[in-house]
Amino acid sequence: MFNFVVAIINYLLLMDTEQELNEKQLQIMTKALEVFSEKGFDATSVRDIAQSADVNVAMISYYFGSKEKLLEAIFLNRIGSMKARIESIIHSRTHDPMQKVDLLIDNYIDVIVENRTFHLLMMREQVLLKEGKLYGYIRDMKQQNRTLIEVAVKAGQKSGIFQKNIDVSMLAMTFFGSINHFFSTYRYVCDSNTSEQQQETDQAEALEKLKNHLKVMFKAFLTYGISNKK
Amino acid sequence: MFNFVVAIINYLLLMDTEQELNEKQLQIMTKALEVFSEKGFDATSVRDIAQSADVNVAMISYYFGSKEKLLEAIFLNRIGSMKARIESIIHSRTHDPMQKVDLLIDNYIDVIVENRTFHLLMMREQVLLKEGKLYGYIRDMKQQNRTLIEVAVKAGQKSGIFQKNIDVSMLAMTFFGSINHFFSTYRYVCDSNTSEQQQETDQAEALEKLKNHLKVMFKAFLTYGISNKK
DNA sequence: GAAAATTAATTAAACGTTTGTTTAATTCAA
DNA sequence: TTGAATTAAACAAACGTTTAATTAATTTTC
Repeated sequence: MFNFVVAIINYLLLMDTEQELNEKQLQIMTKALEVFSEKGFDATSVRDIAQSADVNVAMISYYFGSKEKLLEAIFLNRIGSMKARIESIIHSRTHDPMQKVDLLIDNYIDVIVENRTFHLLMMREQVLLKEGKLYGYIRDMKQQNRTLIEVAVKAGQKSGIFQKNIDVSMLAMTFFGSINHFFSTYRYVCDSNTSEQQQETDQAEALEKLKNHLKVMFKAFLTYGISNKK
Repeated sequence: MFNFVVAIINYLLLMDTEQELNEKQLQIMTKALEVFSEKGFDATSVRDIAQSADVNVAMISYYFGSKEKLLEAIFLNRIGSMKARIESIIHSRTHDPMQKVDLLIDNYIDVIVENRTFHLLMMREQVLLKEGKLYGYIRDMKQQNRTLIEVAVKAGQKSGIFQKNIDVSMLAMTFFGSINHFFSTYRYVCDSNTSEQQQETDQAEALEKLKNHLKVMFKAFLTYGISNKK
């Protein structure tokens, strides 16, 4: 009887924490993420996933319970690693506030590039979510993102080179809005007739342009009126 | 025989131009747009639409041919009126470039507010589209949006109060990215516990903050380095 | 360490719903 | 009386999930 209770408690504790995932599970999650981000969650059937991951349809219910819970597992897995990466950006010690802005922009964009398919899926699904686990995950991440901007702004204000009157939430809106917009509409601006190789270099170039633009723009805004007062 | 050919030509011409829509068709389109933007296109069934619009399911196929073509009809209808509104912003004669920036920001955001549900739907679906009519519609609109930014920037550069080194496509990325991000994630930041009335005033306040922030930020960026050179 | 027993992984088939669309009959308006 | 509008019912296909049987892997027993 005692063992039974312990088993239940362990199960409940395990539910929302990192689960040990075997190779097959990871294979399904990886391929499912690919298809989800390409076709959208609702337009993707479990048979699409099964075919893409080269497993039997029943394996999805067997391992994850349902298509919905598979999505949750993917989110838990990916959002976890993304949050850890962003956490390290927040705590990176840089004494020069200007340098901190550069570092923040470069590193955040790199994180998105590394998690591109997941980022696309998240961008798409967040618009629909009203409640549930996924809503909570995304809300948490947005809060973390806000902190990312906040620490950089406060550091610059403390050393007197950034102006005092900064609306952090609006600055975050501009920062994440610009980046999300870039990644979700890039294919509308690029030339799809060129070779795959050319497209890659074009995109690397565009990424550099984006990074540089954000740096210049934010520095202009953050220091607006400061140099004139001297 | 001749009449037959004329009929076909008329039909083909009518396909991509403004169609005369009766009341029932408009009713279906309006309600369908509501449900699409709330649940997403793929997650919405034709029976959902029929129930919401208070018509028989068969009416959707009868009037529009298919669920897909209903979406196309909605896009053709809404994107048309939105493009016309944006066109008028582009051609609005304002001699002061600074004033032009203010006008552009205020008016564009107002257009989105007026077409909020459609804007949400478009934001969501654009991520998935690779080809087809809708892809073309959105691509056209994005081109128009770019022009919106371009004319304002060039006007300011001509009168010498904006700096010469401006990347229009990146500025557009920041502008539309910020606004889209605001409208697609606003509910993540607002307090859902307050009354509906309170939420409306909160949102009006947030909209003013957004407008003001964009004005200040863009002016800082556009005039960056100009005042120092004097 | 081989055989037996137990658990886990995998499968094809079937389940009951729901999907978008069509049909054929009926009502309505001109 | 003709053509358009509207309906309930039916359609096949696709959906997510479950079942029951089989294979593979692991653990227990001797």
